[in-house]
Amino acid sequence: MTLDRAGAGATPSRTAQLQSTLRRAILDGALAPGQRINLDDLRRVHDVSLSPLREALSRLVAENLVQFRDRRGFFVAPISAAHLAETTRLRSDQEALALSHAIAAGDLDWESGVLAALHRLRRAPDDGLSEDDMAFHAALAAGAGMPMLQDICSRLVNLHLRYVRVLAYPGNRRDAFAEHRAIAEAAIARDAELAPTLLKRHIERTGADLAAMLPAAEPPR
Amino acid sequence: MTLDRAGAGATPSRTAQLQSTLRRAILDGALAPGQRINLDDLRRVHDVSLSPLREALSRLVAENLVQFRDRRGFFVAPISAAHLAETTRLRSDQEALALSHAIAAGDLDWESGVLAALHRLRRAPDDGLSEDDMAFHAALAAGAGMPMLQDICSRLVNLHLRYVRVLAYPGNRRDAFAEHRAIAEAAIARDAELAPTLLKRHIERTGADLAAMLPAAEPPR
DNA sequence: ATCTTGAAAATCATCGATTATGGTGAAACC
DNA sequence: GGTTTCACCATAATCGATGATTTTCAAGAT
Repeated sequence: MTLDRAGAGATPSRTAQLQSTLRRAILDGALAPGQRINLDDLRRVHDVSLSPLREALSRLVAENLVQFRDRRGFFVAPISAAHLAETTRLRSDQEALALSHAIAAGDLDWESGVLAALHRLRRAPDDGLSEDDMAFHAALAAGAGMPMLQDICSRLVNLHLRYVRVLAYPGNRRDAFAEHRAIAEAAIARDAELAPTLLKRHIERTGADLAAMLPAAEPPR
Repeated sequence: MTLDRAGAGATPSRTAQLQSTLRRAILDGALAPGQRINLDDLRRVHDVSLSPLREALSRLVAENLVQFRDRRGFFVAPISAAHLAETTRLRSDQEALALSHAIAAGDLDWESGVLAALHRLRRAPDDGLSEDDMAFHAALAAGAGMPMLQDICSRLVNLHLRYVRVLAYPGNRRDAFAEHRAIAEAAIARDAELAPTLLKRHIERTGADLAAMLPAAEPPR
C-alpha cells in the first residue's frame, strides 16, 4: 500500500501523520463507513489546517478507504455486500497471483521472510486479522519483486481488515495458523499449484465468514 | 483509474482540472520521467496556488505517475526496464483476469460495448495506443462488474501509454486491429480459455516492443 | 585533493483568511 | 395542497503569506 513514509528518525510531516491516524480511525470504524467527512470538524479535532487534512484524505482515496466527490467533499468509503464480494475476489486473485510470481522468482530472503512471519504468527492471538497476520500475507507477496502488485495486495488486505474490525470478526474460531502453515510450506516447496490454491481458499473462507456476518450490521446508508 | 470527475455541466474544481492537465503532460513526456517537480514553478505556470496543485499531484501519485517523498517533494515517476516489465506483466495478468470475470458475468450491455469499441477501432489510425485503443480495453474489462479491478486496469493502461508516447512507439507496424478483433470475438463467444490468452499475448507483444525500444532512450536517472 | 562545516538559498509544509458552491428551508406561486 | 424560487447558511475550494527543512555551495581543515 501507499506506505507511511517517514525517513527513519526524521519527523514525519503532519500530512503523513494524519494519513496514518485517519487510516486507523477508518479501519477501526471510529469513522463509520459511509459517513460524511466534515473537514472543519476534523480539522479542529486533529488541530491542523485544511491543507494537510485534504492531502491526507486524498491519499486515503487511493487506498479505497475514502471517497471523494468534486465540490461535495470526502466520505468514508461505504461497506456493502457487493463491495465485500469484490474485495474478497480481488484479494484472492491478486494474492494468488503474487504468490505464483514469488514461487517462480523468490529468493532465499523471501523464504526466510515467510518463515519468520509464520513464526510470529504461531503465538499471536490472531483475533480475526492481526498485524502479524497482515505481515504474513505481505511476506508471501514480497518475493515476487513486483512493488506495484505488493501495493495492490496491501490495500486489499486493509479493506478486508476494515470488515474484520467493523464486524468484530472473531477469527479464532478457525485454525488459522494451520492454514497459514500449510500455505507457507507449499510456498517454500515451490508448489506452484498447491500454494496459490490454498491461499485462495484461505482468503475466500475469510471473505465468506465476513459476508455471513455482514447482513446483521448492514450499513445505514 | 481515478476518473476525472466533473458532474455534467458543473465547473470542475481547479484540482480536477490540474489533475487532467498534469496527467496529460506526464503521459506525453512534457514532464519528463524522473524529473523533479518544482511546486513553485508549476504553480506559476498553471496560475494556481499550492493547495490544488499539491492535491492534484497527490492524486497522480495514486495513479503511479508521480512519486512523493516526505519533505522532499514530488517527482515524475521514472521509467525503467524493470518498471516496464512489471507494468507489462501486471497489465497482462489483470486484464486477463478482468476478461475472465467479464466472460463469466458480462451481460448484453457488455457485449454491445465491446463490439461498439471494436468498431470505432476499425478505422482509427492506431498510432501505438490511441484513445480508441484504450477505450476498447476498458470495454473488455467493464463487463466484470468489478470497479476496483477496472480502476487497476485503467491505471496500468495509462502506464503503458506513457511508454508508447515517450518512446514514440509506432504501433501500426502490427496488425493490431486483427488482434483486437480476435479478442473481441473470443470474448463474446464466451471462450474462457482463448479470449484471455489472446489478450495476454496482445499485451505482452506490446510490452516486448516497448522494451525493445527502451534502451535507446534509457532514462537519464 | 578530499572531506567537513556552516550559513544562505531554495523549496516544501502549513496556516489563517477569503471566495465560491451546494444544500436547505421558507416564502411565493400555481 | 403541492410545487417552484430564492435567499441564507454550512461547507468545500482556493489563495497569499509564514514557518520549517532540505539542499547547495563555498570556505576551511585534514
